[in-house]
Amino acid sequence: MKSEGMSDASGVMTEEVPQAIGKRRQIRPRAERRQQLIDATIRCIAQHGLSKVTMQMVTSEAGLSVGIANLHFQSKDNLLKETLRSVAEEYHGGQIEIMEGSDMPDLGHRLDALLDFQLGRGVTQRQKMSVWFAYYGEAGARPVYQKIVSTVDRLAAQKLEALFGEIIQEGQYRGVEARELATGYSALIDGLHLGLLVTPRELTKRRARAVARDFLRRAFPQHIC
Amino acid sequence: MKSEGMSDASGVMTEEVPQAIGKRRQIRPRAERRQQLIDATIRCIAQHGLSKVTMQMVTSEAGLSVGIANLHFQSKDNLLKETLRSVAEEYHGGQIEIMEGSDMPDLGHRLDALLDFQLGRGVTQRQKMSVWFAYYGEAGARPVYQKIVSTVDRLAAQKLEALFGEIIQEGQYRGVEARELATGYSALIDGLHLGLLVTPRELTKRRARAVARDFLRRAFPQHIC
DNA sequence: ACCCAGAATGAATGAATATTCATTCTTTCG
DNA sequence: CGAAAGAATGAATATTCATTCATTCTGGGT
Repeated sequence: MKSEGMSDASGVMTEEVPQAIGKRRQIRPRAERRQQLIDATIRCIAQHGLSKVTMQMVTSEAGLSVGIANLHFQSKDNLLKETLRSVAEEYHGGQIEIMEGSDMPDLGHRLDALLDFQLGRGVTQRQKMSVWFAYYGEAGARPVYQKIVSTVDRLAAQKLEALFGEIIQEGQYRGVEARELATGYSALIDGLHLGLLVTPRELTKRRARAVARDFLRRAFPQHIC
Repeated sequence: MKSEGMSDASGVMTEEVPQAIGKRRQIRPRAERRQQLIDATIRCIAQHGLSKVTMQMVTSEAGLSVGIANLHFQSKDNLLKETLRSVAEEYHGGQIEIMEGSDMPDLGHRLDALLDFQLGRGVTQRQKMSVWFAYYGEAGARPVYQKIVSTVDRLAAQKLEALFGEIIQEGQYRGVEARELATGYSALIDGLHLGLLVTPRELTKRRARAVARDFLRRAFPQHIC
């Protein structure tokens, strides 16, 4: 369909030097281009949905040529995989840093900081949440995604359990179990993110925070509020 | 556009009677075919992921010919939309029926039944959960999906709030608010579904139930367990 | 100043895929 | 029974898209 009579084709009218407006070709190190493409991918997923993302879309969003994504990521599948890994590591990395937080000795404050991070500006941008759930949606059918998420998730879950354990000990709380509470709290946060994404009309960030704080207060009354 | 050069085309080699093995063409009413196609779509989404579903895939999963989906749903987009609507209505319909449950006068039992439904066999099949989250993932970028989910969600949320309100009154619980609790409980259930889907190794159904029950017990100690 | 490794480009390609529609088949109703 | 209504089929079409690769360009090294 395309091949038949191209003959001379292009050639003609190549004038109009292609340096439109400061568009000189730039050469940058591999790592930088990779990050640039991952960022563009995130924006595209948020705006169009994972199932509608194309290579054209991503590369032009990044202000680069079509071929470059394959140059640095070999395939679309791989670009998507690396994008998920990047988002997952950013989110869980942030959480873990706070939970380990040797700089914040007061356990109640550490809990507060965690909640702020999980329901604060950085994470609850529609962009990030969209990407997050786009991948969750495909995870059921794609073991690769499941593995990436499981790996970071497990570590964060362990840290959370440890933190809850310390708090329980410090507060001498009775009838609560760190593991159970940690699972519940994580699920609650995920569910709130979902609500913020899908029904923003019904659930504001303010209310989401209040709900999460309520959960913690009920579990650790001496440490929260 | 299509009319141009049809000339003889087809005709030739129509032998090999197409009745392979009891495959006689069946004519069924519109509604039945629609449901059949929606069911096939659900299975395809669960198995391959929303972004990989094709019309070929869906129609052959349904054991029908390619053209039929467009015949009954006009377009792929519409088929996917109707599939979401069907799943959403099934889930929320089930919930609402239980919550209204005039046949179950004891409020504690009604709560139990709700939890059983939400984390029980029917709903937590990977199939159903996959579909659920596949759509959530796209919802950020597709207002149509958001609207469908919001609509059914809002009704369920109201009923849940009303049920919690009754329970609070009956139990004379202090320092709890129906609205806040309802939001938290819904989010918790969503988050648990997510955990069951994405990290089945870490979270079993049994534990998910225990966690949800724990939440309810902490809020309504006289009504649960 | 010149070279060249390798970064970047984008036209071309081929594989997928949604959609159309002429034709075939089934059922119903007079 | 015969014919009409309309359900179902699937080959053909047109489009979209990932990927390739010949070519162009850049900047550091000599």
